[in-house]
Amino acid sequence: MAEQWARLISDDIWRALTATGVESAEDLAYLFVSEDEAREWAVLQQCSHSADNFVAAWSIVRRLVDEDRTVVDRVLASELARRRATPKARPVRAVSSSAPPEQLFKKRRAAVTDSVTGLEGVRVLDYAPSSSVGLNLPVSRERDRLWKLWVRSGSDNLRYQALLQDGTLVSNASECPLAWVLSKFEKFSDDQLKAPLRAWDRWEAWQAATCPQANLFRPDAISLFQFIEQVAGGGPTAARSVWHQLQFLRDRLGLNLPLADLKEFGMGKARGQSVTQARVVEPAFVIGLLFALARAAGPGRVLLQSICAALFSCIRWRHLQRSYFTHEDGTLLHAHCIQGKRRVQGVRPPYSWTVPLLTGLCGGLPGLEPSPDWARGLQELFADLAPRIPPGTQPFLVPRIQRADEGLWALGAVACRPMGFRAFTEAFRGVLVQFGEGSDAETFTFNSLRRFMATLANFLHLDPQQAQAIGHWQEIPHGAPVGGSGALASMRARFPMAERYSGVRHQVAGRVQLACLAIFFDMARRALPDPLPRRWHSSSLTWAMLERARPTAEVEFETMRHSPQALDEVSHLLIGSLNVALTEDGSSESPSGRKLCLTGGRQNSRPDVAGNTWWNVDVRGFLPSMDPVKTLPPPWDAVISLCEILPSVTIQRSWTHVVLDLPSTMDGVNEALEELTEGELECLHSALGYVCLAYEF
DNA sequence: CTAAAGGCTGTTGATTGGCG
DNA sequence: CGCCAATCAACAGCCTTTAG
Repeated sequence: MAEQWARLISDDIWRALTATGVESAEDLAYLFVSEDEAREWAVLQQCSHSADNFVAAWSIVRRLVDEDRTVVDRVLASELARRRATPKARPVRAVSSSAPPEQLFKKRRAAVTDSVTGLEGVRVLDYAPSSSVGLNLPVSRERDRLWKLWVRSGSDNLRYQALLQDGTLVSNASECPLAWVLSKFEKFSDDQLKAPLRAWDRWEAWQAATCPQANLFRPDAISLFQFIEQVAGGGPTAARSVWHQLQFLRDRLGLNLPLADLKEFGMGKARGQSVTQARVVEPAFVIGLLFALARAAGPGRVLLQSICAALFSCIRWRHLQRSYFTHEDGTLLHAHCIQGKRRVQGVRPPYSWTVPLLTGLCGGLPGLEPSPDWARGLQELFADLAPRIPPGTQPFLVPRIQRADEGLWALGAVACRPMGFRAFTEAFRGVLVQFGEGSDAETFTFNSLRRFMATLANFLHLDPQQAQAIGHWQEIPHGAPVGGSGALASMRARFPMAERYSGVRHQVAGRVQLACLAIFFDMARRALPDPLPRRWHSSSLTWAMLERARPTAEVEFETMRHSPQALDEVSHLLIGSLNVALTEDGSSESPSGRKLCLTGGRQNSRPDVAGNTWWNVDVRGFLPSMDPVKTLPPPWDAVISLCEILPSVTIQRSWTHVVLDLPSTMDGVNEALEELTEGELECLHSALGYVCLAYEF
């Protein structure tokens, strides 16, 4: 088979292939993406007479290579090596030789300064994977234990009993084929099998310690209930957890546990102590972080940048550590997580997410640039890291930052490996201590960072859809009950169809993030204590202090004196953008001549004016081309003025003081109505309807 | 009829303790 | 520190019910 395909290729094509630089089967396999492309190429090489044979040969090669996954990695590795060998040349800045030497020197200085990213001090160590990730082998310790459990359960086993009833000829459980017993566990990984085995261990240990008289493999309902009850003391969901693990063993392995009896108990509402969430970071921490970031360099900067990424992205730690940055668009840093948490038809689809870059959002905050570019230099860092990562390894966003011996919080080199959760949390607490947190730092954890954006969303009373966008639609994050009303009650992420099928979800999320942060920094600016405290601390700017600066629906955003950037973001968030070419005179005669007109409206009510159509979609979208009438001639103007004070009249119940100077006779009414145009009649109609509704109320 | 909400289940993620 | 195991928290999927 291996040689067959080679004979199909003519000499002419071999020569053409060699000229193209093909050196291996892999090269050939990935030269084209389809047979059509291969044929096209062969014809282009003027070998059309042997093109069909070549196409057949290529598809064989492709199939062979596809079967062997490692080949893909090899090609990747060679590609990486090639890229490393020829680094991208920096564009040489043209310097006019006529410039005086002083200026030249300044220019060079400027160039050097420009290149300073803060990451020059970062020493990156090579990647040395300490352990390889084991594949899901059919033979493993867990499967072995399951088999032993099967044998021990013997004739008490439900699956075995079913087998006997079928009439299968086995005299005892251990005679059953191992493969048949374990077939029900094939689709589970070893890690997944650990949990039920642990639950079993727990049951066995409890049985031996508490009621040795009960049968281990055929317990009575009361013993099992007592066990589950004991487990329930552990925490709100502990009983549920263990119940499911045992149910798993009953279903798949056939252990005879009377679990149905305990279903309500296990599935009931959470019992045990109440759930405590990680404490969310205060706004002061965010300001302090950006402040520190502006001055940090070296490994410390990498750590602060990682914290920033976690803070502004609302991403799980695990997801952060299996993501990679894709690109940046000036306001957002885009990243891609290779495996999300949500499941669709049994698979966990990857998702894209974004982190705001804060361009222009921090204006007016003392000590901070208007655009604190927290991600500056990350590109260089990852350009350095990427070639050292062996092909086929999971990507990561937080590199391991080793600790140095100098001090408790001193940081050493940056290693080319993913940082561990524990280490990151401790480093994060170290940062908190340096920010003046003291022993309080222990109360913070990674989720303190993760909860920041969610708290902000809740604080701003975002509607549930937008709040979901904050978390990249992975779930609705818990909001801190800071805001009181408007709390996000449901934890379950809902997917209205528009979002479910939208391909640009992460961009929507990015816009929401930007808008929230824009408002956040604006609030922070106005809520900053004056004068600034000498020592910065969490309590220097708390969520409670932001409360004063909270934007409310009653106040126009303009009058809140938002920064132009914030206004821009808010307008995107709340209104959406409509790119209309604002040519007032050319609106009726657009240059393109392509004009959308709907023929809506009643024929008899349409104003019969030439060129004045009912709709003008180009300019006004789906609003009618004429504004509705808002004012009425006397005596009806009294109704309009009543409408204006209607809310307060209704609330104060002061209807008795309202005097409407309207015609008192029917003839007078008809006479006054005669003078109104149709638009004015509509206006009067709706105004009266409004008044009546208010009166009823 | 569809979309969404809610109940039930099964799985993944976070956190901590302990060991070398 | 680095890693693993244990344990609990909390999610998402699937199905049924309900609103409109």
